[in-house]
Amino acid sequence: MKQEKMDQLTDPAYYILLSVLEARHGYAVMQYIEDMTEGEFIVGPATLYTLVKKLQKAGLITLLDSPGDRRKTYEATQEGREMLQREIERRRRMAAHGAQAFQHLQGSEGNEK
Amino acid sequence: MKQEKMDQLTDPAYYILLSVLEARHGYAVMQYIEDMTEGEFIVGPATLYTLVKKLQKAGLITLLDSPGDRRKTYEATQEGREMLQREIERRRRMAAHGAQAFQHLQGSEGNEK
DNA sequence: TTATGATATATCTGTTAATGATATAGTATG
DNA sequence: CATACTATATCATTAACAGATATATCATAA
Repeated sequence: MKQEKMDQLTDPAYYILLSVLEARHGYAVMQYIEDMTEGEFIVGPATLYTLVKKLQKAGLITLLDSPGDRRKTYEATQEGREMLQREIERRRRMAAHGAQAFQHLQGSEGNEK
Repeated sequence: MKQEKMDQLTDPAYYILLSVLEARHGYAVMQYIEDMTEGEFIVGPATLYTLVKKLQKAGLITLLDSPGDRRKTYEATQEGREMLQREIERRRRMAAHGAQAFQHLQGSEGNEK
């Protein structure tokens, strides 16, 4: 029944998990992402609550108990933080692959003869 | 009828477009991606030929004519190269957002009082 | 010469992922 | 007491991905 294990993070999942490195509730996560990305990346409620549930099932975030508060506050687990470190590196590698391909291009263009 | 305009690139599309900065045919693209990413990222034929068609419709790649060759060779257009530059930057920003969030964490942990 | 494996392109289809729209209710303030 | 914002949640549609399969060519070694 449990849909355990996310082996890597999609962009929305990445930003949500990043947001709860410090404890935050769902609505605040949406605002935080919009702020941190200067409006470039927006996560709406459908995406947010769907993914929060999934991240929780995967053990990457945990629900903190906050009695007498209708808000649900989440925080990244140790496993979540490790996943994030890997995902940051993966995105760096992707960017590096791109830069590399362009470099290789400049190092060989118009070099006939 | 035309499904014009890709405003940003998914990871498979990004790697395919990168691969045809220098003219390459489809099968070679698959190999190139596996090589460049040291096996981390693999694009199979279903994904490849689907996306090649889409990238072409979006004007990001163009089919070169190579008479008497069953292979179809593609190359990124100017528009494609510009898209790639933006996509490299976007991935850098995503990685930077991640690093930033971790930094902010270290700059405030255990600082009650 | 033919069988084997690699090259090369292509589509069909099931599954997963993302998201707009909508719903509901609590809270603050003028 | 109405308006706007806060807050959580699901439904339903669309888009993306990718395994499986199909077909044909080419190189080469037995």
